[in-house]
Amino acid sequence: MNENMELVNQEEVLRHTTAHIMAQAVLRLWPEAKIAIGPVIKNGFYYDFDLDHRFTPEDLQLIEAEMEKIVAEDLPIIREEISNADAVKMFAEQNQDYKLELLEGLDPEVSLYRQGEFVDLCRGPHLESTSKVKFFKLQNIAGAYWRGDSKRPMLQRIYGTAFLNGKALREHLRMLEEAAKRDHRVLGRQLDLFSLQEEGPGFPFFHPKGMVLRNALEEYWREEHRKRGYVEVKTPIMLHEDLWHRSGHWENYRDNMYFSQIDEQNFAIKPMNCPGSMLLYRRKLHSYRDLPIRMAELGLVHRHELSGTLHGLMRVRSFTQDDAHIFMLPSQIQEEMEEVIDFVDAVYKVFGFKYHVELSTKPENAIGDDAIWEEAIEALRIALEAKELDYVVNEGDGAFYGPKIDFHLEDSIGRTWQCGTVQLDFAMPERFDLTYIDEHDQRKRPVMIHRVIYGSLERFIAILTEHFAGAFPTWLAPVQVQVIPVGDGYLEYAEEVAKTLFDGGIRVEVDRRAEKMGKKIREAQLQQIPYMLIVGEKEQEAGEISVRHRREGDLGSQKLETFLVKITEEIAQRENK
RNA sequence: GCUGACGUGGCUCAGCUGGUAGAGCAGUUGAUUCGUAAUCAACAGGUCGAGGGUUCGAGUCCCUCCGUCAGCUCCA
Repeated sequence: MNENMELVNQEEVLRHTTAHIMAQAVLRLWPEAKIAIGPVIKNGFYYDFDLDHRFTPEDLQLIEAEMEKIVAEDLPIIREEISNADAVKMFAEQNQDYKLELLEGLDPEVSLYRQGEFVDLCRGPHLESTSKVKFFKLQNIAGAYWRGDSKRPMLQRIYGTAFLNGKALREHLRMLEEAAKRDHRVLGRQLDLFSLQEEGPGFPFFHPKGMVLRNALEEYWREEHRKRGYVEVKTPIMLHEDLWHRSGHWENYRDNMYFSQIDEQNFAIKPMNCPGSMLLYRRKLHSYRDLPIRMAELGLVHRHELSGTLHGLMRVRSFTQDDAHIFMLPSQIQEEMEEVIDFVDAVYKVFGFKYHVELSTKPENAIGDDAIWEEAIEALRIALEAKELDYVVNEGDGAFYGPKIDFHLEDSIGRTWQCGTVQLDFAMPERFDLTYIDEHDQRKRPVMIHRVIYGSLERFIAILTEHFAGAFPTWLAPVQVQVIPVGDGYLEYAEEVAKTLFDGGIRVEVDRRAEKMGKKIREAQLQQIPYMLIVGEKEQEAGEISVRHRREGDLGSQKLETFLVKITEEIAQRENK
């Protein structure tokens, strides 16, 4: 075990002990509280309570103060091993019903940890005394279902964190502030990219600047797909309900779908693009020579998500998937899978994302028989191993029609997001009776891959916004160059400069306001515009421009043509700076 | 959907125990013509999320609904 791992473990033990101290403090303040579970999570811990009193933010301070007292009391933390039956007796006396329920699932021998008057059922380990806990903070209160089951009672959960030293705690809190500053909902408003209106909860509006960004992403996407042998299609947003019965969506996905009636016929708004693509494939007979067919679609889908889960552009009710369906011969599975994996890798690199991979297997509501699922999962394994990718397995987490590989990318402040997914599907071709004619003139069943790389344009834009903290690379920036005349006298020259750049394909604007240069620079900086071109008397006479970069600052003056060549190259290469 | 909190001009926020809305920024107009992150002044802008109710009187109290936020569950 290396030093770093030990540190992580020490931190986990510390946090677990802090969770106990918090539960002890809550019980001192509200003796009637029932305690549920209090595990360590990433960056902290929580403890769940069942209590009629509703915790308020002020209560957190009360609890923290009580925790400080417990720390000052320097209570030794003692491990005890007793029989499950004795534990049941003890917790029954304390009316700790949740502990009793937990005991039902545990061994005949269980361990307890005791500190002063407080005792908790716990595997441990813990620190040796409450005084060892020095740097902690309670963070927020939220509801959480007992055992994560929405049919069980909702408890009150208090989240907190603890660190081995004060510096690490402060650093962590600073990191949270940094994440809040990058929040795409805040930046989306400040940079005028998109908005959500009361009239359309979960249905985002894209503003002109947001559309520039979105179109740049689509343009890049089309370019890459063309290179890799994809064709592009567009299938309707609304299709007859019968189609969704056939695809299995009605059975498995109905709760998330929107329905409508036209001419007394039932229609559904698509929650996924695949059935539309299936119809396109079926339009004509296919020879084995035609395969693989790589059919891509920027498909607008609508899903009825629970209102409480909506979150800016990250979680919406209508979004565009950068979808593709690859119809292929069974013998082409591995090669196609590997190509898709390479494709995802290439795209994420352009944005500077690291990522990791997860493999999800057969879920409860799966269609298709076990043998087919085994075969599909095995095919994904082989492809991952051929690419020498490490992966985690999520049992039972696949789509209802097939297993999947998910790509979780890591942003600039270490958070991970699931974006790309690749799903192998034997079921849908069966349901739609897809065929191709093989070399012996026999009808055969093709196999299909569903995949997305961005995931959805909306979520990807949200992630990019937070990843770059609004400072998009020049190729994505809504405004690439802001021309700033020092005074009105140089407006004409500024316009000339802008025209040259505009004609060169650059997204350029002139700040024509009668404001001081300092203010114009400040505002261009706040808008995260990559380049500011300052023009005044000197520049006009020399036929030059002064270049200021949003991060590098004043770069001095140069010929406009020189600048145009450089920025054009930066954009063409999609440089990430 | 569930638990809790919140909802005041475009944005950020004041408005004590109910007496009939206020600031800064943004905007508009005018003055200023200025060298690398905020010039000055004036003006304009709000049926206080929506609908009911209590009251002589509601932004302030009560109810219902909508939306937002922190989570839970779910997910591109």
